[in-house]
Amino acid sequence: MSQSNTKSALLIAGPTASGKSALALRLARDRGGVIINADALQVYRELRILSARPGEAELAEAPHRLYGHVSGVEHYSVAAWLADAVAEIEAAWAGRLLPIVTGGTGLYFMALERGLAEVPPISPDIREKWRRFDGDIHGELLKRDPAAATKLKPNDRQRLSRALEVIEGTGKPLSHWQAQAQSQAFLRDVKVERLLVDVPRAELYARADARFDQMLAAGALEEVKPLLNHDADLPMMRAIGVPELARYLRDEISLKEAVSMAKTATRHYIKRQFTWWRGQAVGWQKA
RNA sequence: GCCCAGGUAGCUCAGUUGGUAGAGCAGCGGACUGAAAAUCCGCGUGUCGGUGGUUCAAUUCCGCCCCUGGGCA
Repeated sequence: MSQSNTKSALLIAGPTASGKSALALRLARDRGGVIINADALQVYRELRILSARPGEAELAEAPHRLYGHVSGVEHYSVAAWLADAVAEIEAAWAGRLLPIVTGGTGLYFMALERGLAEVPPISPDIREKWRRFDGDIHGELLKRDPAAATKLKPNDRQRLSRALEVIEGTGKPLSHWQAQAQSQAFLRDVKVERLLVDVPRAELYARADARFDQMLAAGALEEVKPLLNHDADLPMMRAIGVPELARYLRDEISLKEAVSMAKTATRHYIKRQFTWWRGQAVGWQKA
């Protein structure tokens, strides 16, 4: 990867517990690469165990970037990740290293490859207003941005409030900003190799179950204890295992129930990842 | 051994004043552009424990049997 005038990148995606990290590590050693995280939860410092972040041994074997580099109490997002990832990829190139972007968050890969709408920053007041809006939010959007409203489901509050904050904060509908996303695609003129880690679903479920037990043994409860007083809406607080173990620690459910709920949540997540990648599979090579 | 309560979808249960049944969860499929491990949409045939009887018709009513709880001995 030291040909000076070909910028290239390796992307490794796949469901949780599929062994992406191990593959990335192997390829990083073989090809002189730097591993860049593309997982929405592994970025949070507080979640070393529950987000299955690489451990000391792995970190020592190859450079790793964007793992636990922000605090879960800060606001983080696709946009923030994209900026960080772009900086890391460029740094890798500058150092003649192959950037190996690895993770399970489909949206992050989408942003990297297809670009993200350049929506101007929206004031926190407006954001909060729509996030907390408890009336007919779909009706509100129908009045202000009918096109967006008809595309969205009436109960999809998250997307409805986003569409509302954009139209109110920028004066233009989301579709206006999205139309320009393509041209911003960072990897557009880069030679990209894409690997999709492919593990049968049943095996993945079994691995994920076993992994959660290991997380508990490794101190997952201790990891959640200091987080109990944080706002439950923070993305970090919604990481699989956190709400469930928090309920146990608050004495609302048994540990056994908490574990079972967390394992179920993991299966749901894996299922959604299958759906995502099934729809995105063109251009990705199974590994 | 006797009495009571149950046995209906993978699980927990509802229901049918007799016309072969439906919720939640699980599971499966799908969507996805600043919270994405998030958020949202769709999919319900199962000897209604077994077996006899009554009936045009039984998962439903009646008898017997089996199983599971609980109580009395």
